[in-house]
Amino acid sequence: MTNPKVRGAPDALKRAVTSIEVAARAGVSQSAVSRTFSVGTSVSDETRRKVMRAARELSYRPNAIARTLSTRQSNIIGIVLSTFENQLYPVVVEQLSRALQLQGKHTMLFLADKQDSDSAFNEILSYQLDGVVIASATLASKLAKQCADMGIPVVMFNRATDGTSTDSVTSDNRRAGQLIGAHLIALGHKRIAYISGREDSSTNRDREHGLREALRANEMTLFAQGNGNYEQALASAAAEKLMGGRTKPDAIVVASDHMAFAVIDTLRYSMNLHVPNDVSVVGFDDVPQSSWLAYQLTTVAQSVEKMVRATVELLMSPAASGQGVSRNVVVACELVERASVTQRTHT
Amino acid sequence: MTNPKVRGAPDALKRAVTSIEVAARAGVSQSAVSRTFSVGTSVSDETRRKVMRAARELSYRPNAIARTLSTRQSNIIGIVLSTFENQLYPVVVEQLSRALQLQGKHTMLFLADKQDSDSAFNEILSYQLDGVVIASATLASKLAKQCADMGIPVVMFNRATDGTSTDSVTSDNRRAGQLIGAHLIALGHKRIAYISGREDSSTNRDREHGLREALRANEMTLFAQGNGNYEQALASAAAEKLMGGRTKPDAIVVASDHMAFAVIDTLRYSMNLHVPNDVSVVGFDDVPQSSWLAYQLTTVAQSVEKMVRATVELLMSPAASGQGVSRNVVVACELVERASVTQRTHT
DNA sequence: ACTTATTTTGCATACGCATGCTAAATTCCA
DNA sequence: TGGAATTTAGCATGCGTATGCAAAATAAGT
Repeated sequence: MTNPKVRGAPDALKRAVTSIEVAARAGVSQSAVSRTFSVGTSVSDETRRKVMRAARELSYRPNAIARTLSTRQSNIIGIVLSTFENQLYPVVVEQLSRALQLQGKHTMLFLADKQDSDSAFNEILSYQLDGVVIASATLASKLAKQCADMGIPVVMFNRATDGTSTDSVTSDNRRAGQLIGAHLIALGHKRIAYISGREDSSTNRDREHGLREALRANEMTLFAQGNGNYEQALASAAAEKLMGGRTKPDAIVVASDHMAFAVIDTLRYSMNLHVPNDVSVVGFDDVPQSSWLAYQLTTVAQSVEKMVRATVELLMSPAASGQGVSRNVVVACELVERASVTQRTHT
Repeated sequence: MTNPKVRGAPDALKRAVTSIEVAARAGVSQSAVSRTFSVGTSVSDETRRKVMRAARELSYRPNAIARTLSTRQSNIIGIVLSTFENQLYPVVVEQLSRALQLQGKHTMLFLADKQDSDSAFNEILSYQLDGVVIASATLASKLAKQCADMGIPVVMFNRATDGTSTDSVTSDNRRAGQLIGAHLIALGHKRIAYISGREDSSTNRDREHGLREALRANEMTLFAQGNGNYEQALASAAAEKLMGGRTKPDAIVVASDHMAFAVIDTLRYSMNLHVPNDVSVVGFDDVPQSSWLAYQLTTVAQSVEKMVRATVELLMSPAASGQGVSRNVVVACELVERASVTQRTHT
């Protein structure tokens, strides 16, 4: 009933040219063709020439699927994430895909669904992925384990491995928190508040930890705290609450730029406050929008470039997913000073 | 030299369970296993039960690669795009991936490179993609043709097919331009300027066309024009130029929200102008940021949801990539009024 | 109960490429 | 120039699943 193929009619899916046809035309064996298109194999110059010629004439293209079946190497890397909402992720995926393409790898995208978790997993494992990058908070560890069991290299991107022995790439988030704390203090801030991300996220924990350390080193403590859960609406609400009390913070540290934008907007347009004159705001990540004139957000830059490079290296190196020892790359951060923070005169 | 496999040592890549092993355990033939895991095949209840049991015990999972080789159906859809810069594309890719996942399809991402064009193409065609969505301006028609030659369904997303007979999904951009023109005129704008996107883009052409039609219908013409080429820097420069002359526009229509943000920022923070009091600004697309308080951008919403649905339908329907006739779905747009436009008192 | 129609099962093979092994061709060395 | 060392070509088989065909088993019909 569905898709009735008319016998004899020109079929939509043209049968692709195979190595056998090329071999016939070139007057060599199929193996010769295969070897011509594989790296690190020995073929005489003449044979190669003949094969290439025939291949060109027939516009032959090796079938990656068949090759995968034979070599157990798909050249496909899976990227798992939950949403592109935070602008960091489009950047990451773009750069990661580009880097992988340069290595002859391809990118398969999995949008993790909150509910329907397993279905995607099954699919992932059905394709002989060469590796998986997990940039999704949800269900990360479960998926990581499954992949590890199958012997598929896994890299946790931007999230530390909690207990499980999985390779990971993160920024030096604790240092990032310290940098921000020290910076705000140096500029004379006395009442520093923090709006957190998901409380179960290692990234958020480390950032907060670093911030607190910097405060403690100056005999200060966090003035106030709210939870944004990495969601803009919650961050806005938290900001309103923080600025709604009697004594207000003079600086708000937000666990991600993405939330920081919402915070700034709320301060400016809902509460009629001036950033940074009434309150300084800083974020984490340095996504593209942070440098937009509307925000000019002081933040700590994650070097996506370095993180991507490290990720690719982990994926490609044979030691990936050995037993027990996991490699955890921590990439340096850098404070980016912009106009959302200002000097406070001591009062 | 590279990756020397120690014979007998526990190998990293665990050999996956095959249908043959399941068959053995279940006491049936391999075909029975295969049929159990294929839809629309006849297996007795008892056999199915036995197979499922054995499969569960061995945690068997059909090998998608082998299945692809056999059926010539990979269940993989390629998405080609040039960059995630414009926030519309993260949204599109996320929704498209989700929609495809619901259909049991998977998403392979190709970041089109300006220079190195062909390499990606070859790769695309090597995997037996079930379909390709092209959301990249560059080289679109060339790639579309290659895919069509191979009998791979192609859908051009958000760009009309120029001459080539390829299926496409676009918004009703001309109508969008009309809507904006009429809206601005109704609010009393007299000097309407346009900052264009890439001049070779059908989307840009249609939007401009619609805008001009609305003006003409009111016996007006475009007051001024600049070219933004879909790049923020150029859009900013164009805005500065437009507002730098003696007589200034009272409204600027920008060919994409993404550029409109840069325009607004430049007006506000470089030129000290007020939006919308000094000049109204409108965009196209309605990306997430457009509703942020900082911008409150009046724009025409592309219904990504509808476009995605149409795209999936085109991809899945057998008629895709027939000969000659191409299907061009045009999705309705909707004006979204926000605060970047204001009533003009007639002067 | 016996034939006929229908469903279920297994066998065998194809999908397109990679690769171990052996035979053939070439190069090297004396 | 003859034989050993080395390179290259081809043969045959495997990768894991799907499926046409025919045999076997079951259901239906009279």
